[in-house]
Amino acid sequence: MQIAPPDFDRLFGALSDATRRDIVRRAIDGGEGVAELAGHYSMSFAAVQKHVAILERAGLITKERVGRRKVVRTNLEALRVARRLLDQYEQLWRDRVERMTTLLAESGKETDR
Amino acid sequence: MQIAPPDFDRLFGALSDATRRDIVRRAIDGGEGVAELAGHYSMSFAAVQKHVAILERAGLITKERVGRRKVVRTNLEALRVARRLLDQYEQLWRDRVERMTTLLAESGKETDR
DNA sequence: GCATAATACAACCATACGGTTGTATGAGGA
DNA sequence: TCCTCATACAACCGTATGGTTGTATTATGC
Repeated sequence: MQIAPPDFDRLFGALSDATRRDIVRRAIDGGEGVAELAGHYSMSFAAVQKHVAILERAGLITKERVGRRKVVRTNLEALRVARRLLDQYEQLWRDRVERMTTLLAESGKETDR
Repeated sequence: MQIAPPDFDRLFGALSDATRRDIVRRAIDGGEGVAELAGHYSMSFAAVQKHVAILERAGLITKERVGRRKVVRTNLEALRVARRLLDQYEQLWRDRVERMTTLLAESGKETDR
């Protein structure tokens, strides 16, 4: 079986809402069910449920049945996947700076002739 | 004057589209104007222009007039702002692991009594 | 100075998103 | 058992988003 490639649209899309980022932060410690999470926000339970579903589809959280609740827990690996993409961009930036530095050094040699 | 706090909604929202992420990647090297960028995609010039505008509002790119074109360049700092937030989440995760480890050690001591 | 290349903006359309209320499902506890 | 707490799902509404075409602005190159 193939592992699914990361869906960056869903990943960053899920992170583009303040409520969802707050849920991600809270769910790092885990232990709270959907209803408990909903208690922190001034919106309906169903709205929070939708946010949780979006985070789940993006792979950013998982739900685990505990008693009659479903405990929400952040998935560290998804956060890392997002971070790695940003790291790649920064690496491209460094590569570019290096190439420019090399070019400058080369042209320096030329002027030495 | 205060510097504006990062708008993570706009930041991650801008990154949630594949075309925009590709523009960010291409604009790291810079040198291309909006029209040149548009040439890479199978959508209208105006659509690409809108994507560029969204990236600009999010602070992810800047435009600089060069000749009769406006050259698009990625803003490294905005990428770092996004990455730092993800880093913070990972740090919270490590803090939690550490707290749990400490707790386990404490309870270990208790069982020693 | 003028034609035009490059960008910007406006209006419009279809669909997605964030929110609501209401109803259905489903597992636990008394 | 069966009541009920916790979650899930459906339908709906207003607005934002991603795309289109068309028109306006603007600075530069000739």
